Amino acid sequence: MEYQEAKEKFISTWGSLGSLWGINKAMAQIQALLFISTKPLSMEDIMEDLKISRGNTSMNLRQLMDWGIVSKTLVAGERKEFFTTEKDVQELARIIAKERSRREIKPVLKVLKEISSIKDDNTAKTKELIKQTKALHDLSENADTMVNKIVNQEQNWLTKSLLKFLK
Amino acid sequence: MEYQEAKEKFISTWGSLGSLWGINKAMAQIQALLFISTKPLSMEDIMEDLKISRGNTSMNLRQLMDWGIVSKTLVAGERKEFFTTEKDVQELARIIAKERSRREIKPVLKVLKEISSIKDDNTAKTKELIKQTKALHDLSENADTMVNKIVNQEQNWLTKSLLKFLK
DNA sequence: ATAAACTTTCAATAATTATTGAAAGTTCAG
DNA sequence: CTGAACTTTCAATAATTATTGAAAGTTTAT
Repeated sequence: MEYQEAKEKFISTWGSLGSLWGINKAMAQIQALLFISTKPLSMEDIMEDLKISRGNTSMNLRQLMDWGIVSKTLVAGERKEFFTTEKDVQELARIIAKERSRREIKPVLKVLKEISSIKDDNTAKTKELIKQTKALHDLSENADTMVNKIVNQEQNWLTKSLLKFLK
Repeated sequence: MEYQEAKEKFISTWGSLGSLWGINKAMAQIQALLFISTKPLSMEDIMEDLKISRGNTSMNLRQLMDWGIVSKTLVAGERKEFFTTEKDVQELARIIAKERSRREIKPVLKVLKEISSIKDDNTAKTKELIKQTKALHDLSENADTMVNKIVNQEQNWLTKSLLKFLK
């Protein structure tokens, strides 16, 4: 497999995986392209490489910046803007976990808590609703906490030994 | 908040959350409905409650069964089929983690491994591609392993103490 | 074997989501 | 201040994904 083929395969695989971490295809592909690039890329570069429109590129770059995954870089002597992505996978994981927690998990936890706090009228169905939403709330909260803590370990000695221990 | 309102809120919240764990809205809503039901439900029951068509109900129930989350139950003296979902959240988490790993993560790991194994031609860009895909592969593999191991702890003493430790 | 009761399939359609591209907006060098 | 270089916005359109409903299929009771 040659470089170009490998590169395309990576971008398309990562792109289709976007849904797994909650972003769209173009967004994931732009990130993938930046992730394996050896230098900052301009909007022009990205449009050409991925064959997507200017508007699409602009909107998705903005979203990636909102996530905190991509940033603008100044390139000496150039008028236009250049972009780079976070290159450290550990840091990338940290950002993604934190953002997904904030955007998706926390709001759901809030709703689950509300629901599991409705007045118990002692009917079987109300009892079941309370019991099950509570269980879901607690599980989700624990999962969220664990993921964030693990991903936040500065040194990943804990992660490493945990992994060894759990194997 | 009354039962009916709470129930609807739960179903719609869980439904819109479907994307988070990789299934569609109707599928997630059916699962949610079964999850808080005190008894097995028929296709008719589900269609009526969620106001979705017969075909949609049938297809999504089948998918839920493929995932191993929903099963058919026989109700004495009834001709039609009834359905129930796994009620234990721990077990639910186990099934979901395992299925997502199998369907989505494992295939991506395979591709990442292939790509990170291309011949190193000593150009900077090839070196970067190899380095970054390798880093991504290793991180993803570790995350996948950890999630599965944690979720599989029969007794969750480990999870509990881990949580306490990490807090 | 028949027919009623039920489920599945799938082509058509609807709903949702992503993408384009041109116009409007911004920035900056001269 | 002007205009070239660049970016953003957004209505129109395309692509994708979900849903319907009726016909075909299956099962079961008699």
